[in-house]
Amino acid sequence: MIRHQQRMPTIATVAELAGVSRQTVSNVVRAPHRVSPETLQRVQEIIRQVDYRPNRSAIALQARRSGLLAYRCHRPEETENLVLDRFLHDLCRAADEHDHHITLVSPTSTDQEVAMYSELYRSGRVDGFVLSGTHRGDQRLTSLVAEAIPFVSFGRNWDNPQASTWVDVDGASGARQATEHFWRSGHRRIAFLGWPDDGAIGADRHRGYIDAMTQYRLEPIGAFCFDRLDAGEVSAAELLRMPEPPTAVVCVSDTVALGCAWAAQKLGLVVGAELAIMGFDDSALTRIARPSLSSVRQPTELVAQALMDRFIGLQPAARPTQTLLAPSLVHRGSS
Amino acid sequence: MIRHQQRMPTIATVAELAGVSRQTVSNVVRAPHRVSPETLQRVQEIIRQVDYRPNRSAIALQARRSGLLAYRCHRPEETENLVLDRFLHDLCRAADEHDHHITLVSPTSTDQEVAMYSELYRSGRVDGFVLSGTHRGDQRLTSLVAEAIPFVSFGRNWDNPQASTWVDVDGASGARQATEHFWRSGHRRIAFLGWPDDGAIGADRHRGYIDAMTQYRLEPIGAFCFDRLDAGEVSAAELLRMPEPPTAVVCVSDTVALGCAWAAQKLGLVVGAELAIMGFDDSALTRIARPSLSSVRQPTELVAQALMDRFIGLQPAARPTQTLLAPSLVHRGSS
DNA sequence: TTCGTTGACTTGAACGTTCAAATCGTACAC
DNA sequence: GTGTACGATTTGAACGTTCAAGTCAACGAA
Repeated sequence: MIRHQQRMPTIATVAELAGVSRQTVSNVVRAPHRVSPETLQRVQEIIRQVDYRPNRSAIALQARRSGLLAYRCHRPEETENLVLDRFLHDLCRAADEHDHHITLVSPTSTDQEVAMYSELYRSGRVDGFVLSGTHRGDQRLTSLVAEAIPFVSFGRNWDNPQASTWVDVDGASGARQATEHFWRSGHRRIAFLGWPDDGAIGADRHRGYIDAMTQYRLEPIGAFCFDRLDAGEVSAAELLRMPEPPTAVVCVSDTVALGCAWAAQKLGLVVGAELAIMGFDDSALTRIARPSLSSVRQPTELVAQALMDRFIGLQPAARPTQTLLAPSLVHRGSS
Repeated sequence: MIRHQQRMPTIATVAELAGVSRQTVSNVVRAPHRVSPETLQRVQEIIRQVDYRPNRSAIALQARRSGLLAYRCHRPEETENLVLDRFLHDLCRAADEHDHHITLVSPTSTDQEVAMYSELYRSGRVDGFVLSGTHRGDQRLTSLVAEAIPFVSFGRNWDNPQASTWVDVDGASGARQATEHFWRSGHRRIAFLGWPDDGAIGADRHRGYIDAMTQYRLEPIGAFCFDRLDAGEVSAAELLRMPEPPTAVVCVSDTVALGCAWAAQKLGLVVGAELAIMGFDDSALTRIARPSLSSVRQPTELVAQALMDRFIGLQPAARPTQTLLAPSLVHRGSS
């Protein structure tokens, strides 16, 4: 337990070896223009020789900034984490580019969650938080705003959009694009397989579908179920057994889309040729289906980059910013 | 960018309010037994009032220990991460219990990886590393050992087991248990669907199967393919088209197991009743199959806890420790 | 000459903690 | 009464960095 890091060269080591002061070494690293060319070169050579790296804890202490953002580690059972896996990876990369790092936290309950965040922030362990999977009535958003703890979220602040800084993907646009694509491919009976109205993500995607159908003066056909394979299969079967069944289905998630594909196959329909299916999220599930599922892809990389930019730019006094990014279609066998 | 954490109460604030010295406040927090009961209570009351939290950066600086471990964030495309998702979550929890945190890194290449680790360690940003997915000829293990950078790995050090501290799951035991289970259920033609010999994980699991078959004086039946659904399906089809096809298949992964289930269904076999299948890893894939797949479950929670214990106990001079944990069978519809 | 300006560099203090040593009673044994 | 041992508390220094305010010499303008 009483294990100490091996003694590393410090700024003082370098200063002594180079025959200059600590501050000059600091300048060589952080503001080279302030140092004369000869000194610069000499000090840089020493730095290279002893392989000096500025100590992050010391910097953090002095700057009152740790360079760390916390992100909640999702339980693998949660279905939502299919997109979030990719997002987490992109977030790491984006953090890297700003010389920041992501640390994980895994609160056991929602009550505990905000308390844990407060503790992490107040102890200076992290500079703030990246939330994801926001929803209506999300306690985390209100609490963090109230405690003036810096954070950004992947997912809008549904209850009070202006109150916090977020980046989200325009689900309505995704569903609209999918519907338009089917329309242009000649489909005229296009259905939507969605979630029960949640006033949030599901409703948003549904709205995009409705908008497009209205524009094309087509009759909406819808079925709604929870985000599970079997539920998707059952609901899709209902749609497909209608007197005039749809020839294309826009799905609210890859999960229900895969369920839909199963239902079609059970009814003897050839997915892709006889029934077109569009999933949502472009998760790993798309490759499990056969044929592979077309899907609406969320630009998680852009989301992550935007979130990091926004976080770095956060000012206590400034007004929060909101950003909506457009998703894009990924075409595969099912459409 | 020039954003500073809000001014928090420090140990000096508390000391002044309580009319004691800094050190006494420190003792109240970290070694209450050294403080008289009256002082203890008085100081604790002040701490509560101003909601004081010791600053982690200052502690890290003074202790030369950050309380941070780095773990590599896997790309979601990598198939291995099916188990590792769960592992990461368990690792966070285990770290929490030791008052540590996990921070993520996402190196772009293997060369860069060790350089990045060295940088992170030398700058004091992290105390060490948790590796996973070790393999034969793993550069990371040799480099980190050579540079005396503290780390533990989920996955043995295949090239030089004694050289580093690791925790691994006994894959041979898992395959043996699966085979034994089938034998006791009355199966006598039991096949193994594995990976091409890698001299590591795949070979280990295969060995367990061979051991059990030898013990029961049964003839081994094997097919080998890469860890992809389609590859698994093709290889499984070969097995099932043999003159005397197996009635049970032990699979090296859930991925090939799912492929195997597809092959069986294509041949009109009822999975579970006519063909028993055992997957490996108990990943999310098991629930996508129908019937759901039985699988060998790796005790990732124990692995994570053991790794944290080992890491905390690491001593520069001490001999590395090795730990092998037994997996267990999770029975579902396919067996 | 004198004075201000500039560039290169140094110095002391601060960030918030803990360690190691010192202080000061107070109690106990002899 | 003296020595000593102990418990409670304080003090100064250190961890490794950066900030703010210096020093010092060289230069050019008046």
